[in-house]
Amino acid sequence: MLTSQRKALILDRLRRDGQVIAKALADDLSLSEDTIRRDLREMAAEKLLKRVHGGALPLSPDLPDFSARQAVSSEEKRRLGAFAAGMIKSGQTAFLDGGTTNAEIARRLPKDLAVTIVTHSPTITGELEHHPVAEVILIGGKLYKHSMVATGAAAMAAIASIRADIFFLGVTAIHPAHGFSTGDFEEAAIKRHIAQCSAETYVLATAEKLDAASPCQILPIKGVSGLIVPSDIPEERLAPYRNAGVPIFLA
Amino acid sequence: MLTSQRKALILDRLRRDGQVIAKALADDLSLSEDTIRRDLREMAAEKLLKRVHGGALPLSPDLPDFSARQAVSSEEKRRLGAFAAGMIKSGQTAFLDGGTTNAEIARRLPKDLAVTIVTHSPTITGELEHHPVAEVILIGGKLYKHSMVATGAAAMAAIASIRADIFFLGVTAIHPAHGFSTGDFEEAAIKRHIAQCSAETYVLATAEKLDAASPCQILPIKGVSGLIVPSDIPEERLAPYRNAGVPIFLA
DNA sequence: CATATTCGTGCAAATTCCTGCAGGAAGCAG
DNA sequence: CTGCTTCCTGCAGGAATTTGCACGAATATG
Repeated sequence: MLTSQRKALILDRLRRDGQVIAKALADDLSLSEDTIRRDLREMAAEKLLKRVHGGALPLSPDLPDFSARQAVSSEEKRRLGAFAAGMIKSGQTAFLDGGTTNAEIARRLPKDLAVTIVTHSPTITGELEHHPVAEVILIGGKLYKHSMVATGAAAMAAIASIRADIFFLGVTAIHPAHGFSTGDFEEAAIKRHIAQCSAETYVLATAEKLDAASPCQILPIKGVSGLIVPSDIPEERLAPYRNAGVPIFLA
Repeated sequence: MLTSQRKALILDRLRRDGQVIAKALADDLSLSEDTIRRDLREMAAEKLLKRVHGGALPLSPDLPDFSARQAVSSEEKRRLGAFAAGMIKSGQTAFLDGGTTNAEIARRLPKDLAVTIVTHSPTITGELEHHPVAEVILIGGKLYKHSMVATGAAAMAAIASIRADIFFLGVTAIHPAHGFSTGDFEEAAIKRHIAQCSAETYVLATAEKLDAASPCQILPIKGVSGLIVPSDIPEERLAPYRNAGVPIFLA
């Protein structure tokens, strides 16, 4: 990765998140923290950002409350996203479902990872616009505006021509008995189809989705390869899922 | 391989990938890095690209800064967008090409207009996310990151199944003799294909696009149904286009 | 105050860049 | 055909840049 690209990326992330953390940046870019710190120092000298202990902040904090809220509110999802991104190996093909949690995977995708990302969500493609090496395949179809994903026969056909190594499924509810579910029948069918076309399927779930059910089941609990949850969920809430036979990963 | 071919290829790859790495280029073309570097040096002198340590970048990398892009679009593009949006009748199917000007059409689309919007640009779909009644069809395919549109065989096939009443074509340059052109061969082919699948094709053009030419022609001047330009362009600049036989609309 | 990060600097290794030069191919005049 | 010029290409080697590591200083946290 080129130095100037790296600096542009830092600025980009600064605008988006309202902050950058040196260590996280080094992890994502697979570089030493020293290099990142050097960049931050130089950019601070160019008046492009403000250097602070641990990272950097935008020079003119536009809407400081907004960026602060952004920074704290999605901490849980960010951890899930980073964990999931780490599961994707170089050269693989990953299918990303729509939703804010999966958008976080796209954001946390290491910038030097040469992978193929398939998605039926235009929102996800936006997150990958500035990824230096990832190839992005967009599945087309009739757009469901509510969740901003392509659906319908055209989408089903396009998905059938894809064979993904790993699929990150987005759901609205998870229940030990009722499995993974969502609110729309058509969407559930699409998601099920994607899972069938993928070697492995994983679900990212924040705490509030557990022990809930939505009208349309996508898959039973045992129908996925694993469930990824925040590490601070108490073990007793996870027990029913472990008993149902799904591997659980703590992020 | 001829030097000029090589340089054209470098520009092409720059447009496609948003970056060029000297070493990788030398490997791919089986040439010494010195030769590549010499090319890059010369092209930088010709203001065709920006030289950076390790390779080169496009001269004006797409400004991810939303406010900056918004500022560029400004008054002129808004007028064009509103005029074009007014040409779409209730019940019709309109195909919107990518680009900031066409995004303006999507933004200006009357909220009570029940139409079907087809596009291969995920950016455009984002503009339509909150439209109450418009049905949105997304064309999928391999994503070209620099212009954020779906391309390739899958996109071509999906387009072939669509029959649009009106197509708003985005171009980078317009010339009386060389017609409508853009910088990428693949993109030009896609745009031409969409035009063939549409009953009418219109081009929105701000002043700076007139009397310029890019490498790849999409259509000749007479190949479109009309050209929509800002009303403050002097008549003498429009005369060559009128003579070429294309109807002109002032917005 | 103690501990753990984070920071800055010096330094060495690796990579990339530039300059000058030589060999070879293409074009051209004699 | 020969000799000349011109252009392109690769190579050598020295300069410049970048990167990671080590170690002591500075800063945050409890």
